[in-house]
Amino acid sequence: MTPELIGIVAGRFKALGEPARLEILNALRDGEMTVTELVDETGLGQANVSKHLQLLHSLGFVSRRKDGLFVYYGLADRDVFRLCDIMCARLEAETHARRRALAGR
Amino acid sequence: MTPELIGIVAGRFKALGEPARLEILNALRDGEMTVTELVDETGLGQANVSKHLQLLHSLGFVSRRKDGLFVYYGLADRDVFRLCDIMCARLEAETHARRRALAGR
DNA sequence: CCCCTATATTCTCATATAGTCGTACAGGGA
DNA sequence: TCCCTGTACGACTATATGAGAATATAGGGG
Repeated sequence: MTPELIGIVAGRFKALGEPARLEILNALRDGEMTVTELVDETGLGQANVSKHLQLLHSLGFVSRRKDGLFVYYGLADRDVFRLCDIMCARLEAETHARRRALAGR
Repeated sequence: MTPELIGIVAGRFKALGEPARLEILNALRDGEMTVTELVDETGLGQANVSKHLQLLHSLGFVSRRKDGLFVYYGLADRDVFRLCDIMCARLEAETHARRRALAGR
């Protein structure tokens, strides 16, 4: 892995390393939503949601479809969930290890 | 996904969203290394490397083994590379899509 | 055409943190 | 014992960026 590639990949991880953005991606799990819908769903501010969506879109995490006044954002693919699944599996493994440590105390 | 879980997962992604830390993890690909070796390998400052290692260790990304004066850090598992592989696959897909777009211009 | 709504952008502020320096602590060796 | 080396820690600075307010832009309806 060259330093340049590492930087690019780090940028992708950093994008996911923000609860607000994961929240948005999670809200999109069941299908496309408009910005306003995402604002209502997540409780974040409109400008804030819009900015996060720009970033997610520029990195290819979400799709963007404009229809009249509304812009519909959706998940570009299911990779995000594959990534989250790996993280969650790690969390489970940690939790089990900790439980075992406590049990053997 | 509860907001709490989202926060925890985001913390994991954020840890990987830093080139210096990915650099360290990449250096550990071939086996354990001491802090000083990692300093030489990555060109980062000693205190800096040490701090990054603390974080990576606290999140379970690296193992820690003390032997006399030296502390050997190693990859806790291969998950990091599975995660990076997914990101790299995305990059490739992006690149191909862009190439097609340019070709059809 | 004017107005209303949905989205994007700009600006500012506050906060988080990467990096560095100096130092403290631990573990060997003379 | 006293040094020397490897590692960790605390304080500080500079920078990046998330959040919100105000504003700009775009698109549709009267």
